[in-house]
Amino acid sequence: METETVALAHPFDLAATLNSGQVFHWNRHEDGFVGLIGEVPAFLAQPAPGELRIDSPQPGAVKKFLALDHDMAAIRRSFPRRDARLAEACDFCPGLRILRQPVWECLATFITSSLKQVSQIRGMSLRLRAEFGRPLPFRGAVLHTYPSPGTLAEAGEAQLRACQLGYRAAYLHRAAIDIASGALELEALRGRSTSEVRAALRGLHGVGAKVANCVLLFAYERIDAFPVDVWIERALRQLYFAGSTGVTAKAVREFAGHHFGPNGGYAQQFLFHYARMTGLKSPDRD
DNA sequence: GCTCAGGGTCGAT
DNA sequence: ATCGACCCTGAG
Repeated sequence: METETVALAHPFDLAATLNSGQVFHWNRHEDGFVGLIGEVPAFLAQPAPGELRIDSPQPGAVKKFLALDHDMAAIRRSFPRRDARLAEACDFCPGLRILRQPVWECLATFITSSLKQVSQIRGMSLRLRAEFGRPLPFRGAVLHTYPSPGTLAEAGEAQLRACQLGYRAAYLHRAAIDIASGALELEALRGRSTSEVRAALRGLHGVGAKVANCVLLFAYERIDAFPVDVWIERALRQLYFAGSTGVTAKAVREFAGHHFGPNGGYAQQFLFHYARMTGLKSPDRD
C-alpha cells in the first residue's frame, strides 16, 4: 500500500467528480471516498482544494483514472467564445473531471441506466457487485469488483433480474454473452476511430446512441462525444432555444454535435452537472 | 392504494 | 422518422 499526496496542477473537485453520474459505486469513508478502479482499490481524500491524497497499491492507475493530467484551461479555451451560458456552467464547478473508466464496467452500468434515476443506477450497480463480484477487503471495508462478462453470462438473465434490473437484465445478459464469447473485443476497439467504436458498441442489444456516447466519453477517452439525455436536452432547450417552440429533438442533437467543438464532452459534463445541481428541472416549457 | 416519471432502446408502422 | 411498449421502484 502506498500513500501519496498530489499537488494538483489544475482545478479538481473530487466529490463533485465522483458524484457526477459517471461512476456509481464510490462510497464516503472517513474524510474521503473508497472504491475500485477495475481491480485496484483506492481511498481518496481532498483535504484542501489544491491537494489530493491517494491511498492505493497502484497510485499511478488512480491518477490515470482521475484524469489529473487534463489541461482544464486549454479545454476551456477550446469552448466557443461568447457562450455565456457555458461559461457559467464551467464556473459553477471548474474542477469537474471526465474520468478514464475501465470499459466493461462503464458499458455495463450505462446499459442498465435507461429510464432510471442516478440513485437507482447506483443501487443496481452495487447489487450486481455484491452478488456476482469478487470481494476485496480494503481499509476495514469489503469492496466488490464489477463482475466480468463471463460471470454475468453464466449467471443468466433471471439472476440479473433478481438484482432489480427489470427489462435491462436481458440487455446486460446479451451484452455479457457477446463479449465473453469474443464476438466483440472491447480492448481491441481502443485503436479504432470514434465512428468505428460507436458502430461496434451500437451493435450490442440495448446500446443506442446515448449509451454509446457515454462509453466513448467516459471509457474510450473520446472527449468530443456528446451524450444527449433528458437532462441535457432540457438544459440545451432552456439555455440555447429559450422561446423557440417546435425545435425537434434531432435539431437539439445536431446543435450539440457541432457547437461545442473538440472537447464537447466536457461541455456536456459541465452542463449536466449544472442542470442537475441547480434544479433546471421544471418540465420543458417553451 | 394509485399515479407517474425515471442518464433509453427496440421493433413495428 | 415517429410511436408505444418495456420492468419496476420510489416519490408525490
